[in-house]
Amino acid sequence: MGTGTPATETTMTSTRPTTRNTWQRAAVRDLLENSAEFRTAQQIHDLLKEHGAKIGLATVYRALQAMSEAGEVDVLRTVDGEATYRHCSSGHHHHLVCRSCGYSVEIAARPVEEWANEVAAANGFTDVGHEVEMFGLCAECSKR
Amino acid sequence: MGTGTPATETTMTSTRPTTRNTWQRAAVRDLLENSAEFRTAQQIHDLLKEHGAKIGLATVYRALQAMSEAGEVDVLRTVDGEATYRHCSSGHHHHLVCRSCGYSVEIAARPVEEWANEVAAANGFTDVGHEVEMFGLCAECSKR
DNA sequence: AGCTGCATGAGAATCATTATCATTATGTGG
DNA sequence: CCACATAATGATAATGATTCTCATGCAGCT
Repeated sequence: MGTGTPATETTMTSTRPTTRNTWQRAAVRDLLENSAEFRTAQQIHDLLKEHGAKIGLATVYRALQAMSEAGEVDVLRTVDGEATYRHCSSGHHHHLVCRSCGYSVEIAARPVEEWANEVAAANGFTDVGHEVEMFGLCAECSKR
Repeated sequence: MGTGTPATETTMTSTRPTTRNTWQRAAVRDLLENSAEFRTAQQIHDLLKEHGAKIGLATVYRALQAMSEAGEVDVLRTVDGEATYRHCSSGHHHHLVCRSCGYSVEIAARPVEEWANEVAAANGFTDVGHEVEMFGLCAECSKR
């Protein structure tokens, strides 16, 4: 089909996001924005279906992938390598995650940023980035 | 020899390693001790076979699993979730890894440890641990 | 040397994630 | 408001890493 590419190829902004707003992506985004916990793609899929949404698993993966690339969500790996996602504020930050209930808090780490740069420089490394995640028991879970 | 433990009395709740010294595990250990880079289980398997060792992939996985549990190796996840292993000094530490050549350096992070504890306490978390990994370009790779 | 049971190896089985591809529907221009 | 180009969706197959199965082998101990 669509044989000849229409010469109507005007000077349209090529850098257009080319990303469409579907209710599926909105659903994933909404769900994440209402949770302070990291969830796996499959958990998100299940939750959405419980909510009555008829959405495909592959779509959830694609939405999450897009959102993470856009910096809208944070991705963390569980000990066994599963990816978990959480809505996040824009900008650089880290997390303090409860390993019991999954509750998490975003934390700024100004001191760490500086320390990281120093260490990197001291070792001759350049273009350095870092990952810092903390795991423990939140106040609630600590009581039990 | 006999630690005076009754031969027949298998009641000893001993936390004996019950781990046998096979040449396969030694091979994996040797290979890791001679590399300052993180490698995936399959890479290790390939390298061993190149060296003429006739070892099974499952065995490599088991050896790495045992070694990581014993704290003899560090485990890191690549961006796409693959586990990579590297020989490490005992004790708590972190890494500065070159994302180009894979070269890595162990780094102590006393300042970070303290900071981590403070943040954890400030948020009511207990039993806190943390992960800190830094990625960048080593001096060599920076030149290019 | 003889035993016992953990370790090994080859391949099947899992499981999360990605790719395929026909179909649907979004954003746009007419 | 309608038509169109095409990104997005969804059901499913495919991929790939890691784990499990189980018959056989070897390490450690007597």
